[in-house]
Amino acid sequence: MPDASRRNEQSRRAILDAALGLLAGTGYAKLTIEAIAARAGVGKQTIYRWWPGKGAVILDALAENATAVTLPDTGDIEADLREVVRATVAEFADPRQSATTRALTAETLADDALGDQVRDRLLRPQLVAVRDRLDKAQRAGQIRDGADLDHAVELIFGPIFHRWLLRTGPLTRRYADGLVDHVLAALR
Amino acid sequence: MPDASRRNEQSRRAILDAALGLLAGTGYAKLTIEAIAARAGVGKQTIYRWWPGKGAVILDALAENATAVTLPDTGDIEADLREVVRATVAEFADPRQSATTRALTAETLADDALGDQVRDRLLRPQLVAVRDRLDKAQRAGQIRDGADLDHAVELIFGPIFHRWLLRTGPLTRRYADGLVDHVLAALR
Amino acid sequence: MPDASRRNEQSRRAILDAALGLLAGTGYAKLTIEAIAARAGVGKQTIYRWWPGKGAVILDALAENATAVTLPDTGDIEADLREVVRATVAEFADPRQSATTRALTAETLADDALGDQVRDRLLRPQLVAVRDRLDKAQRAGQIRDGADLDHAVELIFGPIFHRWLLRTGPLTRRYADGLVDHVLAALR
Amino acid sequence: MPDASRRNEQSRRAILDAALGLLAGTGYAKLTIEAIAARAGVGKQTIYRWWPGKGAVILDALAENATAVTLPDTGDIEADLREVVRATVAEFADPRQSATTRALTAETLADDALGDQVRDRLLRPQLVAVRDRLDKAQRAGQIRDGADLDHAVELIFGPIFHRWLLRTGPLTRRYADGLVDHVLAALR
DNA sequence: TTATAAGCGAGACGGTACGTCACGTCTTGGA
DNA sequence: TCCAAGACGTGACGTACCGTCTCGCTTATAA
Repeated sequence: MPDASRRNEQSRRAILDAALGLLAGTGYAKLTIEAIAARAGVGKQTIYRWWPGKGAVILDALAENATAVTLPDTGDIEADLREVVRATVAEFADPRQSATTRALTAETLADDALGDQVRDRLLRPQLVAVRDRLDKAQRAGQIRDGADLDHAVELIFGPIFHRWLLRTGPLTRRYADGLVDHVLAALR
Repeated sequence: MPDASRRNEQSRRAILDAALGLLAGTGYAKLTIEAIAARAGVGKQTIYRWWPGKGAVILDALAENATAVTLPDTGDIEADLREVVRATVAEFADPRQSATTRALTAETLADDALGDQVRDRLLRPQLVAVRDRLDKAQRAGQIRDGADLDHAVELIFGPIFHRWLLRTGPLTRRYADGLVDHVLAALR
Repeated sequence: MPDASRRNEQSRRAILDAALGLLAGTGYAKLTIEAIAARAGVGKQTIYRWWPGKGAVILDALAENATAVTLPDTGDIEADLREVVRATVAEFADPRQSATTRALTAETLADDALGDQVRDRLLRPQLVAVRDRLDKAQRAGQIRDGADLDHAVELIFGPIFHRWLLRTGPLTRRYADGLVDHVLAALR
Repeated sequence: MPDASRRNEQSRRAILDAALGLLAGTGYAKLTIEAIAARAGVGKQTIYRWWPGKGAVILDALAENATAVTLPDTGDIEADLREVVRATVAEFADPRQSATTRALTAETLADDALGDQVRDRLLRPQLVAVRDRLDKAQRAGQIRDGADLDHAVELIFGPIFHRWLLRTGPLTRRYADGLVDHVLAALR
């Protein structure tokens, strides 16, 4: 309904920055629409005009700052995979980053539309990048022909996600390496 | 502080039932302490006296109804695993059950103590049961000696959890079977 | 500040009509500047450019439609007074007209400038007309010389206004006649 | 709906005091429910629980402090009437008191239930007191038998109210005396 | 066998945030 | 330059729940 062409870019940035600031600073608990509006020096209505809720604001804030995904490609799928899995595990292990991601994940569980957005805008690009790398490896004969690569990607990230979200075990480099071993055992 | 021996069992049941009823009926949105108290015909204080928050109430309600875990054991690890994975996938695919579990999972993301409880009381028994079955298979030589069985369990449930929670794909019997194939490829 | 010579007459009419329409239709509650602008198909600024507030708009709208005051003059002050008092009482008794007048009166209580306008443009002409008729009667010897005619006019309209605004009693023809009797008793 | 027996008297007083304080201090403009709640150190809901709106709060605050009405009774109706009319006119002429009364009156114009309350609890006692005094005078032969005393009371207060509310003239002692003269001329 | 203390239902309380409404100002693009 | 359209900062609205509290009323030990 609102006319996006007349949108105030300054306010948009201020809101996104305020959201990130509160997220990093005082944590997810302080993340109310009112607090964002106050910190951004903006009317609440200006937030409600453009976003359906706080989850959507955070998503936009994170998506705005999300860097393009680049995967290593040395030709050696094991080495490349090991690097990306180690990095992913380290990222989830970082308390700062983890807190934000947990909060956003919680939000997606209560709001399907938001969940779709998070999946498609934040998550999917990562998964696709890995899938493409695996595809190349498969064509190079490093992965057996029968392997379903979509399953393979989930075989990698699923356990990490599971362990991180449910805290069933430590997220260490050793864990990352063990995971890679199992996954490659399944794919070769 | 409160004297558990004088606790009113009728109220306890009414609260748990009300929580389950609201969860199933009107959904997680209606799940406020006030709503539970009203539906149970109970004072709010009676809830706060015995539980720290609504997450704990739901947990108790679910734990009360949780059935003991029993795994098939035909001696054929592939067949047994296929059955348990199929059942798990089907359970997550069921919208009714899924909604409740999603809501509870969301709650655990905001409350670490609750998360620990959920993991230890609801989740761990399931994982341990599978781990024990895998252990037996390993001792029977159906699984290679080097395989880390804790990793193996996560290799099974991680992808399902990932796909279910992030809705990255359908939860079908075909998916379950493909997953088992990959996992067994990693373990044999 | 604005250049009145370039004013759009169509918009002016549309605004005034919209104000009257909303007043009559959905009542005073719906009488916001935004609603008037929307109904008139006019930008809010066009209203703020030419009027200081909604009270002024209503005033203009009513003043536009106000009919010239004409008093009967049969030579018999009692008969003439009875007619005008009956008419006034009937007017105040009419729910439709009453609602609008009440709303406008409420507005004047919060805005002195508007109150002055209402008094001078809507009310005064009526009072002066009666005063003039009384003056003629006084010169004709139908009213005693000592009587202060300004007081006399208020002696007539004050009680009606009081009864109407505070709803202390019914506004009937019988009441009108009783009032005339008392007033004439004071003036003869 | 709320159970009045459990009402917190301290909060009730604090709210009423806050309302009066804001009314006297910063004026009617600052008289929002939020401001009252803040000044009283009370939750907004506690106001909404017991009053339908700010008009009702003010009414209660004023009614609480309203002193019992006592009229002079020297036996001389003219002297007594002159005193009460002078006092009434002086009261209306006082800017402080006038502002509050105007604001409350405005409120009653938009809320019939409130209007009824104001009339019955604040206004009526005053009018009845005067009416009773007139009644005594009528029985003493100081007022003619035919005079309708309800009309007579309105004949006194109507013009004052009219002049005060519409600001058609000054509210002076001279005006009060002139009014008394006219009214007595009508009643004798 | 009573008193006395706990749990209990009910719900008032001080708060916080919600999402909405209208205010009056400001900006944009078309006539 | 005026206009329609409507985004903006502001601030109050009335509502929903939070978690704490106080009130009488059972109900079940313990003097």
